[in-house]
Amino acid sequence: MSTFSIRLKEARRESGLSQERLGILAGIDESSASARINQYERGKHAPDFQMVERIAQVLNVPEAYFYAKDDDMAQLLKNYHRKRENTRKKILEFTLELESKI
Amino acid sequence: MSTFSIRLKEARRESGLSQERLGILAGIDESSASARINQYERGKHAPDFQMVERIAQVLNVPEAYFYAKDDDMAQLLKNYHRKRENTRKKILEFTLELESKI
DNA sequence: TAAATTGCTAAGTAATCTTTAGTATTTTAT
DNA sequence: ATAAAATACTAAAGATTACTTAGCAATTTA
Repeated sequence: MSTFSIRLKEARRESGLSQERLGILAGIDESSASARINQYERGKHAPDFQMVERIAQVLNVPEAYFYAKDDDMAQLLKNYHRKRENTRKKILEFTLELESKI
Repeated sequence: MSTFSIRLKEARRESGLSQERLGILAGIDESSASARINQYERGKHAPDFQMVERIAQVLNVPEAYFYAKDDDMAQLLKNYHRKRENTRKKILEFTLELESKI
C-alpha cells in the first residue's frame, strides 16, 4: 500500500462515495472510472497531478493531503484546508512562535 | 510550471545544491541525474513517489510539501516537519481549537 | 436469495518517464 | 575580457508505467 492509496481510501470513505462515483465526479469517463480509482486505491497505478487536483476537490481535502506519510500531518492538512483564510494565517503564525528541532 | 516544479526549485535553491548534485544524492545515476532533476524542475516530467521520498529526505522537507499549491501551506508543512514530535502535537491541537470554515 | 451495487483484475493499447548524447548558459578565475 | 569550469537545459529513442476494455468476484440491499 502506498501513501497515496491509504489517503485516497481514507478520504473517499469519509465522503461516502463509491470508487466509481468518485471517478465520475472527478471527470473520468464512466467506462473506466471504477477501474482507475480502484487501481489508485490498491496502489497498482498512480494518477498524474491534474487528476489528483480533481479528486482533491471532490473530496474536500488539499492535494498535499494525499502525500502525507504521517497521520498527524494528514490530519493537520485537512484541518488547515477547512479553515477560513484568516484562521489559516493564525495557524501558520503559531508554528513560527514555537522552537525548531533541537 | 507545475506545483511540483515550483516547490522543487524553491527547496533545492534553499539547500544550495545543483540539479545534478541533488539527483546524485537522491540516488540517481550520475549519467542522468542532471537531466532528470532538470526535467522535474521544468515540469517536463514528474517523478514517482519513491523518488519524491528520496528528494524530500535530501532537502529536509516533507513529501507533501511538493504538492502544496498554496505558499502558506507549503511553509506550514516545512515548519511542521522541522519541529520535534512534542511540538508537532501542539500544532495539530491548536488547529482543533479554532472554528471551522463557516 | 435474487438483484443490484460495489470492488476488483488481466492484458493490450496508449501515454509518460528515463537515458543518452549532447548544446546553451552562467559563473569563476586569471 | 575571456577561457575554463560548472550548471542548466533539451531532443529523441528506449524503457517503463498508466489507461481502457471487458469482464469476474464480493458485498449489500430489497
